[in-house]
Amino acid sequence: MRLTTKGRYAVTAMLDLAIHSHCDPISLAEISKRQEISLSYLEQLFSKLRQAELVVSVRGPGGGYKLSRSLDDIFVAQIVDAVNESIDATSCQGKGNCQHGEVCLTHHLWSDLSDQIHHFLSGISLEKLVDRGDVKSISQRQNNVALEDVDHEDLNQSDLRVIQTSHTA
Amino acid sequence: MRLTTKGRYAVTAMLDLAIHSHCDPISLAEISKRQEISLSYLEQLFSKLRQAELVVSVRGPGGGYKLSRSLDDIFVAQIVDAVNESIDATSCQGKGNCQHGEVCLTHHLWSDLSDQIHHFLSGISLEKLVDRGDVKSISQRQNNVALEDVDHEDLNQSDLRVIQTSHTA
DNA sequence: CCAATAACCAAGTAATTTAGTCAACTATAT
DNA sequence: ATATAGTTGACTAAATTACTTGGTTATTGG
Repeated sequence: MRLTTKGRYAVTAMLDLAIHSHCDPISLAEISKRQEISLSYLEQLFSKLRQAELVVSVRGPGGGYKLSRSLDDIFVAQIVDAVNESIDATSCQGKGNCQHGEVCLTHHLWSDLSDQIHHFLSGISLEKLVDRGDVKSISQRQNNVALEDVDHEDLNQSDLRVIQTSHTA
Repeated sequence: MRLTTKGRYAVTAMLDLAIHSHCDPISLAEISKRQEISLSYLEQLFSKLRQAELVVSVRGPGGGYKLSRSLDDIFVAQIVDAVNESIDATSCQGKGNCQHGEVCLTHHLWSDLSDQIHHFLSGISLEKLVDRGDVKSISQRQNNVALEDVDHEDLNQSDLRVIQTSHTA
C-alpha cells in the first residue's frame, strides 16, 4: 500500500492548481513556492499527471499547467493513481497469486480495504475540495505568506505582478 | 501512510493464530512454516503484539503464543496499529502542524481518509475473518501443503503429531 | 539435573523506495 | 535573440523494510 508524501504532494499541487487556475496556466515555480514542494520533484510528478491526462502543459514564457477538464471531473483517486502505481493494499497488486500462485490467507481482507479506500477517494472531486471552508482559509494564509516571501527576495516588478495576479484573479 | 508487508504479516500471523489456537499455545515456527514468514521477523512482530497485549507468550518446550482475549475482541486495526506506528495518512501524524506549525492544504482530506480506513479496519474482528468461507478454504489448503512439506523433511514422529493435532483439533 | 525447546533481545545488513538534485534539451512568447 | 518554462534522464542521500545473525533467558520432559 503506497500512500506517502508522493501522492500527498500530487493532490496538494493539483488542488493548488485548481484554486489558482482560471484562464492562465500556472507555473510549477508558483506551486513550488506556495506549497513548499521542490520544483524538480514537482516536474517529475507533473510528468506523470500529464501522461494521465489530468493536466495540459503550455510551454514557453507565461506557460505552465492547466487542468485538463472541469473541477468536478477530476477525483483524488485519479491523482493518486497517476503518481503512485496504485492505492492497492494487497501484496500481489490484486492478482491473487500471493502464495505460490494462489491467494494468501488475508488476500480478500486487503482487497476489500483497497476497494474502500478507492471508493472514498473516488468520491472526492477537486471541486468538493475547493469548496471546503478549511481549504479556502488555508489557501488565503498561503497567499499572504507567499507575498511576504516576495518582499524578502530581490525580484523585479514583473515577477511580483505575476504572483499577485494569480492570487487575486 | 504505512500499510506494507509488515502490517499484512502481522494480521496474517494473528489470523493463523486465531485459526489454530484452541488451548495449547502455537509456536512461531509453526506460523512461520504455514504462512511462509521468516521466523526472526515474526519474533520482532510478536514482540510488539505482546507489548500491545494482543497475545500472551508461554516460554519453554511446548510453549508459543496465545491470543490474549476472545476472537470477537481483537480487531485488525489494533493489530496494524501494534506493528506499524499508525495507519495515519497525514504527513504530520494528525498533529496538524504540516506547514510551519499550521495545517497544510490537504490536511483535512488525509485526516478524513485516515478515519475511514481506521473505521473500516476497526470493524473487522478476528472472529469475522475466521468465519469467512474463503479464509477457511485457504487455511485448509495451507494445512495440506504444510503436511506435504513435513513428508519431505527428516522429522521425528513427535514433530508430525504436533503439527497434525494443531490442524485437526 | 540437564538438555532441548522456544520465547526474548540487540545489532547489523541488503534491497527498495522516497524525495530530491543536477544537467541538459526543447518549445514559445516578447 | 533571449529569457522562460516545460521535458527528460541520470544520479544520490536518506529512510524504511524485511530480513539475518548471534546470542540470552525461562521452562519442561526425561
